[in-house]
Amino acid sequence: MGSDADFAERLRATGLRVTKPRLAVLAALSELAHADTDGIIGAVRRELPSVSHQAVYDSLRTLTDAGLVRRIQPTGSVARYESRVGDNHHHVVCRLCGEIADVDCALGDAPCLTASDDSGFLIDEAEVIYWGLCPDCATARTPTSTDLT
Amino acid sequence: MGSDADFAERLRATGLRVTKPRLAVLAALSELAHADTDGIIGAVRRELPSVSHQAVYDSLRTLTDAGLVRRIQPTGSVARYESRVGDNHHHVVCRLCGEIADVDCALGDAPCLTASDDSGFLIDEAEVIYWGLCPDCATARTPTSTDLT
DNA sequence: AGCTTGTCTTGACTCATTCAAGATTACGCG
DNA sequence: CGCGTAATCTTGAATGAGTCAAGACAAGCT
Repeated sequence: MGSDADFAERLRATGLRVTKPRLAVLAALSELAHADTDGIIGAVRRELPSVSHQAVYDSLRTLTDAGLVRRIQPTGSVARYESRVGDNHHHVVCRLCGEIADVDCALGDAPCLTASDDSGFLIDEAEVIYWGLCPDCATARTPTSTDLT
Repeated sequence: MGSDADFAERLRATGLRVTKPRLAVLAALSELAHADTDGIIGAVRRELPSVSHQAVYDSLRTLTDAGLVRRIQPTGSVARYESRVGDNHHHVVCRLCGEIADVDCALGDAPCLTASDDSGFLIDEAEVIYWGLCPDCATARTPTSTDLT
């Protein structure tokens, strides 16, 4: 799911310098989906024990600006990052445990991009966050579907 | 657009105590759309100069939990609140100035609530944020539509 | 009016994220 | 292959939204 050479190539293609922190961040993101900065720092330090948190923050910012990673930040959560970009996909967030999963858009390529009334805005992206309960939390809450009051 | 008596009624109907900070917060929100906490504190203190910021935070949390106000938090922004609730509407956010406007959903009552693959989640809400440029920023950037390269 | 419980004040604190200054490193060039 | 320069990283401090906690206060029931 991505080698270092692969990541290096992606960086060069975007005109970015190839540095160890950036490679490690890309590697971390290819393993961890929707990781927060802290988790990314942890993963990165497994390879490069001495990276500064600042380098990770910088890398994430740079990679995000370059479009190589995507930042998402559901209400009430810290920033999270994912390396799946370019396709138009959305997220489901569990209200209880915060678990996040990917969701392909139901409407094809550019879903919902047509707001009924755009107030004069030039819209270029529609970001959708679905809220609900993940399978585990849903089960924990209503063990059987029979105890609904 | 809402008197104190009106707000008090809404609070009682939800089983909440009627307090000055809460009334002031509701009043502030009926004037300011999509205000952040700081703006709300400012507005509230115009009526009640001595409210603590904590009271405002508490009120906002309580009112949000009760469903009387809605919290939104676009990536990169602090928490913002609005009193328009119950209808299913979304937001456009300007990438440059952060301006937010309301958008009615294009798809009727429960838009996009059907994800193509819900990963087993029990989805109960779809939150949509449109990203783009507000009229002002769009104009500032491409004064005439003729200088497109 | 008095009681009880929820709410507010005050003030300290957390923690994600940013800022700043100087040391290092990537990489184009000779 | 080694240099120079600008970008990047390290270190360490600062910012700021939001939270926590203890005690004072007040809303609403009786």
